[in-house]
This record gives sequence, C-alpha cells and structure tokens, in this order.
Amino acid sequence: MSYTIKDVAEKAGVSTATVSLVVHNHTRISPETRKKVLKVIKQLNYYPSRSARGLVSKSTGNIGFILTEDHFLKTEPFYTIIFLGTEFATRETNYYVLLTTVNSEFVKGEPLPRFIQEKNVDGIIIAGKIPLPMIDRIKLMKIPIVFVDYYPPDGDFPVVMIDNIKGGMLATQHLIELGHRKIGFVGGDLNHPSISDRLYGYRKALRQASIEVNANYINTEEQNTTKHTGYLAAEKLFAKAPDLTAVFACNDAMAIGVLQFLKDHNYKVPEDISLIGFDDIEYDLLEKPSISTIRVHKIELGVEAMKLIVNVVENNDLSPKKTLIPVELVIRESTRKIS
Amino acid sequence: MSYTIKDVAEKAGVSTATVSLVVHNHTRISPETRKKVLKVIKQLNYYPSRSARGLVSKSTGNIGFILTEDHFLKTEPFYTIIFLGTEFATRETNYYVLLTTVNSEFVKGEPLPRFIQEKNVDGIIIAGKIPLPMIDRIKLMKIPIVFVDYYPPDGDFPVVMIDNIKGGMLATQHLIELGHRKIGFVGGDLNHPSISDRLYGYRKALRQASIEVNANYINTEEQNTTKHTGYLAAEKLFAKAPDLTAVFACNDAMAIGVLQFLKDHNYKVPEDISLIGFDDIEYDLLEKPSISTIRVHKIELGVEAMKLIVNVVENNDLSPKKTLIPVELVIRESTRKIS
DNA sequence: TAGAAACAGTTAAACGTTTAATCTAATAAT
DNA sequence: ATTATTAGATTAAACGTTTAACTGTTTCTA
Repeated sequence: MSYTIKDVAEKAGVSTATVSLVVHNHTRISPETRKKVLKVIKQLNYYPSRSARGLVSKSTGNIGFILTEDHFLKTEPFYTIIFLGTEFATRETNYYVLLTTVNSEFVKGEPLPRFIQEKNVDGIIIAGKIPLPMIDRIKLMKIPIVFVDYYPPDGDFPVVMIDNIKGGMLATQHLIELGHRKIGFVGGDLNHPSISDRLYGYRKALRQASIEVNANYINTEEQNTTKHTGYLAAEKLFAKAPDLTAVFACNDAMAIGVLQFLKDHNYKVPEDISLIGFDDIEYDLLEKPSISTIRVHKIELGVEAMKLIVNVVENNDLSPKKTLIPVELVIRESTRKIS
Repeated sequence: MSYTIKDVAEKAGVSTATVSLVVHNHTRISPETRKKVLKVIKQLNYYPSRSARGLVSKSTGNIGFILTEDHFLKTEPFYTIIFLGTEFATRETNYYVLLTTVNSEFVKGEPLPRFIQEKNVDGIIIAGKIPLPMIDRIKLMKIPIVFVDYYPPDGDFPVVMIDNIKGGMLATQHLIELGHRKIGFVGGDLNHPSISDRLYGYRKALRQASIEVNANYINTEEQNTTKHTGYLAAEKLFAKAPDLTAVFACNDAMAIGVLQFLKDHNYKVPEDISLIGFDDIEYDLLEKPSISTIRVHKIELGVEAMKLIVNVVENNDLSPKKTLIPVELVIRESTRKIS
C-alpha cells in the first residue's frame, strides 16, 4: 500500500493534524513546519486517500457528466469534445469526471444514472438536450447541476452556452456583405435554445440591414439536425423559394445535407449558391467545397462548465450564472460574392 | 444526507454487520432476515457509501481509461466508441470509469495521469497506442492493466484485439472473388499490431489464392492513418503500380484519402478501381460512393476490455488472456466485379 | 508587569463501512 | 444426558482523513 498521513506525520515529527493542515494550506502552520512536512510528502510521494477524505468531508470528488446516447454517438464529434474539455479542466482541480449516457426517451420510473442513485457525485454537468422528466427527477436528488449547450425552459440553473445569437448574426452578415439578399435559413428543433437563438441572430442581422424577413426562406420543420434532415429541409426550402442565392444552415451537419441537395440538383456552390454552416466540426474526411461556418470552441464549453460546477459545489454559489462562449466566423470555399 | 447502514440496521432491528452481510449476499444470513433487511434497504433507498467502503476494502471502485489526445480528437469516432463500450459494461458492475487523455509524446519525468498518481483506480484500460516509456512508468505503480486495440511488444498483459488477420483476409478475399488479381495495400505504422496483422491477412489471402505478393503493390511508408496520408500513399502506390485494379486500405480514413486521389485522377470507383477499407466508421456525412469495409464492433471492444479488467482486479487473474473481437465484411458501393 | 491576544501545534472524536473473532441457541451425535 | 457441531447473528476494531476544541508559548497592550 501507499503511505498514509501517519507515515508522513511520523517522519516529519509532527501530528497528523499538522500534516492535514499543511496539505490544505492552512495558515496556522509556520513556514518552517510547512516546509519540513512538504519535503516529507514529496519524499514519500504521499497523496491523501480519497476514500478517507470523502468519508469525513462527505464529498466524493466526482463530477457527473450526462448526455444522451444519441449525442455521444453522433457522427460528428461535438459533445464528446465538450466532455474532453471538462476532463482538461479537472486537471486544475481535485475532481474527476464520471461520464454516463442516457436514453433520449425517459420512461417514467426508469432508474437514474448510477452515480446519482449512489450519490457518487458532488455535482452534475448536463450536456445537450435531455428529457425534461429526467431533469425533474434529478432535481429531487438535490445535487447541484449546470447545463451546457442547453437548458430547460423553467428553473434557473447555471448555464454555459455558445453565443448563438452573435453566431447567427455573423453568419448572416457575412452573406449580406457578399451581396446576398435572398438568404435561406435551415433549422431544427426550435425548442432547443441554441437553434432558436441562431434563427434570432439571422432575423436580427436581416433587420439591421433593412432586409425583409421572408417566411418562405425559413425552414424549421425538421426535428433533428443531421445531414439527412438538411437534405430534406433544402428540398422543401427550394421548392418554395427557388430564387434563393444563399443558405445559412443551423449546423454543419445540416449544411452538408444542403450541399448534397444542391450538388444533386446542379446548383454550383459557391458559384450559384453560397452556403454557411455552424459549429465548425473538425472533420477532415469531408469533400470539396469546404464549408464556411461559425467556429465554436467546444473545449472551452467543457472547461467553463467544469469551472462553473466546481464553483457551485465548493462555494455553494447558486446564483444562476450564464456564461457565453464567443464564436468566430470562418470563411472557407462555400461562400462568395453574389454574381 | 442519505441514510447509512446504521439507519437500516436500526429500522430492521439487526446489527450493521448483518446489513453488510446481506448487501454482500453472504450465506450466513437466514432467508427471513435477509428479506427483512432488503425490504428496509429498498424503503430507505439505501446505497452504501463508496468512501466508507473504499476506506476499509482498500479499493476505489474506479477503472481508469487512458488514450492519447490524438486518438480522442481523431475525427472519426473510434476510440470514443470503445470508451462508451466500457461505460456500458460498468452498468453491470460496481465500477466507474475515469477517462483521461495523455500526450502522444511522453516526456521523461512528466507526471502520470492524476488517477494513477493518486491511486484512485483499481485497474487501467489502455486504448490504442501510447508511448512505451509511459507504459513502463505505469507498470511501476503495480496497478493491473489491460490493453485494447494495441499492446506493447514486450510484457504479456491481458488484451482485447480486433480479429485483424481475419479482417484482412476477408477484405482481400472479397476483392479476389470479384476477380481482382492486382490488389494494392495501403497501410500505416507497422509497429501497430492492428496494422501489421491486417497486412498479414492480406498476404495470407493472396497466398491462399495462389496470387503472388508483389512488393510494389504495398505501401506502408506513412506513419499515420488519415485521409491525408491515404492520399499520399495512393499517389506513391499508383506511381509504382499503375496497373492496380483494386486497393485495400488498412482503415476507412485512409480509404477516403485513396478515394479522393482516385477521383482527382479520373479513376472511377468502382468501375475502374475497387476500394475497400477497414473499421466501418459510422459517419453519415460522407459522400458517394459509400465504401465497402470490414465492420468492427467498437462497443464490444470496450465491453470486453471492461470485463477483462474487472476479472483481473477482482479475481487477481493475471493470466494474459487475449480476446479477439470478430469482424464482418460489409459490401457497399466501392467494390465490384472486375470489368 | 499582569493579563489579553495571537500564534503554532496537538488531541481525539467522527465519518460509514467491512470482517475476524466471538457469542448464543438450537440441533445433532454419542 | 452430556457434549460437539452448526447456523445465525453480534461485537468491536480498523481503515485514513478532517476539524472543533484545546494547550502551551510568545508577543502585545495598558
């Protein structure tokens, strides 16, 4: 076994309490004693036992990370990168992240994730949309929660969001600056704040440029945001509005579907139609033309979520903070000046 | 706070020891007592405290999962799915998975992942290739290890591997059955057992079909297996062997690179050249033609790895087991009968 | 110079389990 | 009828920390 606090105490000629105080940077310890103890700690390569610590402090040192299986398995890595961000952030802290996926349909009475049942987490990060009834159940457990890239309509939790409105505006303004006036919007589930905000940004940019918002230019019938639904949405959109010169898709996956539709129907991108997406999924397997997009710093979403939940857990700071992660326009090959 | 073993004991009118024995399915308890206790446990929704348990049993209940950052961020989800598999498998057990990424270059003296330093895991799963010096350092910590989709040249650890030889043979045989005789192989780092085994399978299939193995048909100069290196490898391959009618790429990412090269050079797939990959990355964003491949059950790789490490941890079963996960041929649009 | 205050460290209880050792009562063996 | 065995339950120590309360010095204050 490893060394314990007792070993350190003996070797340093102090009590275990002193060692503990040194480990916790308590002020009641003289510099010399601190130095002496720290030296022994280093010598023995001592690390406090999490179990012992947890037992007395009634905390686990774990943060739970919940997302739906769909989101995890999604072909473009988005939420997994956010998860990686939380993992990065834990390195600055004393926490560990426990990931679990949940079903996107929550059957009433279904058990909650094991780490919640067993109360083996001090706090929870929920990434992306998960079923509302599940959120209600989790709330009952009285474990602090922060949301990332989603939040439920009611209840005010700390939240980390992409600056979606700004992103929607940037994308639309980019197209406007290129001379486009007939700009389509392809979106998914408007109950998702990320998507409705992107649409809001689109509208706002148009209004600011004194361009009328045309309902025929907007398709938000699809519930999911995949290549496939992007294709379908593009079909409907161009059936209604064949005069479009540009399309803003609410994420890259849909943009790729739109692109496919355009290729299949002999529109040239960007010659005939300009196309812009959102998310900047880092996927080098894609073909030409590369798609202009709004870059989202996924790692940072995770990092901020972790910082937020740690703050809640440690300082019991329940003020429902909302952190916005900035976005940036990335111009690639799929957008160009209107001809 | 939650209820403790004491609460259960009191309410059931027994000692805490009895409750503990019931929880552990010990035989020394009469059926009536067991029933009584279980009822109270359910009533109070009691779960034993991990910390308390860990303290006395000197175990953490955690399994560490290590992979390189490159592998995590890899654009095609492969190792992340394996990780998800381990998470699935934990649901049947009492363990939790702690993931950490490490740098693919290990600088001597660099600290090990935190969960190793702090001894906060009972066992470790290492996924994919990681630096050998790091493995040596980890070995010193005397924590059980299993490898998945990679194993170091020396040392015999329990290991979960894809049935790469079989896969290599299946892919090659498929091409042979379609009438191809001039079949190229595009590979990466031969120090990786997965890749060398796929090449071995390729050779074996050719020999079995009495087709001479032509060194010009094989390119394994690239170290990485990406779309980009696939493209480069295809360039070199076709420079040396312009008469090829089919290519077997050692993974799908490289296959996509090869496909790009072929498109750029006016080869039609599958009319002129048949192309097959390996891995079956589930990525619906790709374009036509869809690529035939060898399907790998990634979830199962993770599940088996978890089973293996739990077996090692709980039963101290150190026999270096090697589990092979079966593969299957998936025929899509990129392969067809030679014309 | 007495008493208060500040400083630096120690003592010991508590956290919630597990488990070896022990006890008790019932049953079996002689 | 006595002893041995067994089944079923309990007792109590141990695991490695944290921390409130305490002790003994030293330094300050009036």
